[in-house]
Amino acid sequence: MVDVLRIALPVPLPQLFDYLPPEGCPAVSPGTRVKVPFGRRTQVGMVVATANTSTVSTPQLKRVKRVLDATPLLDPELLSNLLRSADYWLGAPGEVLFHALPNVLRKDRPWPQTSESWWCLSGQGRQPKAWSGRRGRSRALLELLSERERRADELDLCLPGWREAARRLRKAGLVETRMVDADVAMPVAVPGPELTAAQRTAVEAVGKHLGRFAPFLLRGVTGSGKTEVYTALIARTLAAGRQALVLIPEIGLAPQTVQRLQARLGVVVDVLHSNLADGARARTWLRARDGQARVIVGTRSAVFTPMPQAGLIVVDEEHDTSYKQQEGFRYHARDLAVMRARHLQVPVVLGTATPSLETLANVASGRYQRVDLRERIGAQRQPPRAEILDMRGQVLHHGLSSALLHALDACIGRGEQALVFRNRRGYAPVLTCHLCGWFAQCPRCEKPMALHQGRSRVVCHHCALESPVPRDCPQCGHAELFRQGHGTERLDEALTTRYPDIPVLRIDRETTRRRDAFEDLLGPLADGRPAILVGTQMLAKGHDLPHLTLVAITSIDEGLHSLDFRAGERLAQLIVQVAGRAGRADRPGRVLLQTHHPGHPLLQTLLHRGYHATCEELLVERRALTLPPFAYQALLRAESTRRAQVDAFLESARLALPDTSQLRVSGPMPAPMPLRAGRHRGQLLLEADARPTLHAALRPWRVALGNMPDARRVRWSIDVDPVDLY
DNA sequence: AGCACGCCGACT
DNA sequence: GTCGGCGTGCTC
Repeated sequence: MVDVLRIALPVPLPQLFDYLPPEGCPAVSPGTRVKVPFGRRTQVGMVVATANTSTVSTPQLKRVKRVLDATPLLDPELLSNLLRSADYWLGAPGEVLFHALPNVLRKDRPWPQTSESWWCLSGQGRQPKAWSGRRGRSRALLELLSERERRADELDLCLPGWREAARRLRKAGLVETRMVDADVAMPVAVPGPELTAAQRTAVEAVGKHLGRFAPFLLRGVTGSGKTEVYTALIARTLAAGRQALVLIPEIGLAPQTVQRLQARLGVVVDVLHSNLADGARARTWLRARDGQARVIVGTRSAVFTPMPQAGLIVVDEEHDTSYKQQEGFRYHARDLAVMRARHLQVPVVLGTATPSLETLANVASGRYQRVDLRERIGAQRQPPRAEILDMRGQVLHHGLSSALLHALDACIGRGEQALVFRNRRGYAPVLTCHLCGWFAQCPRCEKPMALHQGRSRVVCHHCALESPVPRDCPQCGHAELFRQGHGTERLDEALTTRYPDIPVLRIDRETTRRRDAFEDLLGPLADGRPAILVGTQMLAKGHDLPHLTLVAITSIDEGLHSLDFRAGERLAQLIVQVAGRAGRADRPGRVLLQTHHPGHPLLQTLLHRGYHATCEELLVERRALTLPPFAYQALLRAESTRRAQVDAFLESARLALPDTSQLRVSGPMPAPMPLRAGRHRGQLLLEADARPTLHAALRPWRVALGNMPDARRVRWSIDVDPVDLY
């Protein structure tokens, strides 16, 4: 006999709340949403468990008002893994559960329809004379629909602003909608290329584990055809009547991945990412929940997709740090994916050319199996040659050495395409006065503001504060300010001047702000005619740039001397990933690295012995210094407009820690950026040699922190397994 | 988080 | 004289 329901509510509190079951309905299954009185208001809650007794005295117990779902919204696997991850990353259970739900389902609203509306001509609309007088978008819409009926998202793409026209035409009775399950219009599968021997081996290795938990690292250099392996595995999964989930690092890569999978598999591939409209997101989530969606591709938060018939999980580019949520509930989607795969009893494939050290350590310990796709496909696809360009004592032109420029000249001269990588946006990172030393500084971060020439603004890259560019030095009145350093905008300008006859394309946050800008911008590259790409990080992610034969990284020195212990790993990944953009077609690629430290051991190892050897050295180093993955970390961060409040809180937090030698505590100390957007920031780092030790200390600590008076005066959060210390 | 209660400064 | 600032307590 059930006496109480244990319910999670969307509040940042670590506990659950006990309620009496609703009148005349004693059993409500876990995973069901309910409406409950909470304090002076009413809230939607999630039933997490049933219990015979409550620790709360009976008179205080309130009763559930209403049950919102006829069947549980969250199945037992998803529910328990969400609670497990709340425990692991120290999220409040209610916040974690509701974070996993699409927005629409967090509130007391009817479920959205899982079928989609298709627009088509009505009987009347098919009469030619009914079209008379219809012009502009209305006319265009009628024409589109006379070819065939179309889905709303399709119309969004081919006729922006169509909805107003559709409304008018529907009112006039010329068009109508009908609800259709999306599977109706199945694309036809197009057979892919024959798999290579290595690909077949990989598919076999993973494929024979379908139906049980088995984690894999699929190591494949760029161009080795990881996607073909995923596709073959997904095809097997579908054939077995199961669902597949594919996680990708960013939305920009979604269209490409979805297109390929859809064409090859002949099924509708559903997409989930944070830019989706609420309705569409909820619809896809529910379609996955009731098994209609068979293949789901999505970014980080797609790891919360229900998978009643799960068969396979793929995490593409597993090393990518965007899988770690950096605010609120700070989970790691890759780790959560592995957790889910274990309980769903399915294989999970972590694919990348540059595995994280964490994953490599899991391979070394035998927890993960490694499958290699060593070779590049195609007869002449040699790996790119990487060379160091020693910048010491060189005359630089806009930060580019003569050797680099000569290589560019030669590349363009041969009629080929080049990529110049520069990890700084804007025109110049610093705007300074050569006479008195004044420089444009962000008042809220106390860091230099970057000059953005095109926008005539100086911009803080830490908090986005902007101001106009002063004409003269505000301090001494000197009539000329010095633009120090080189950003992508300046390189763009310099290269455009040097190569006036070929397109120079800049790819960074500024130029790709618009949705789909990426594809448009890269358009001129498609025909393979000479062109130069200038850009930031964004270019390191798997976009297909088949005609590049030269990649130049203008400076890698920041990565060689950073205080962050992960900087070496990041730099190696960046170099390999950016280099991977080169030479994918029939010409060998060339990679140039400008540095003032050509003898640096990391570089030497990377260039002569490769990524794997570099990681082995980094792992030896990490082990010697007892750093992750050989130690387990948690970081308490705090920020406030008043520094004293941060210090007071972190000091109390330190005192609230158990006094055990198994826990290493550093701090309180200032954060690497001690001031950001006007807020003072500090942190406290905890380390232990074993995960259970760390978590045993963290759980009661988190509760204690929540009850500390000092905690109310700061914004604080605990980051378990932080990926960067900022 | 959200909401109430409660006690001290500048305004119709 | 009140409106409202944010400190503190509480939510089954």
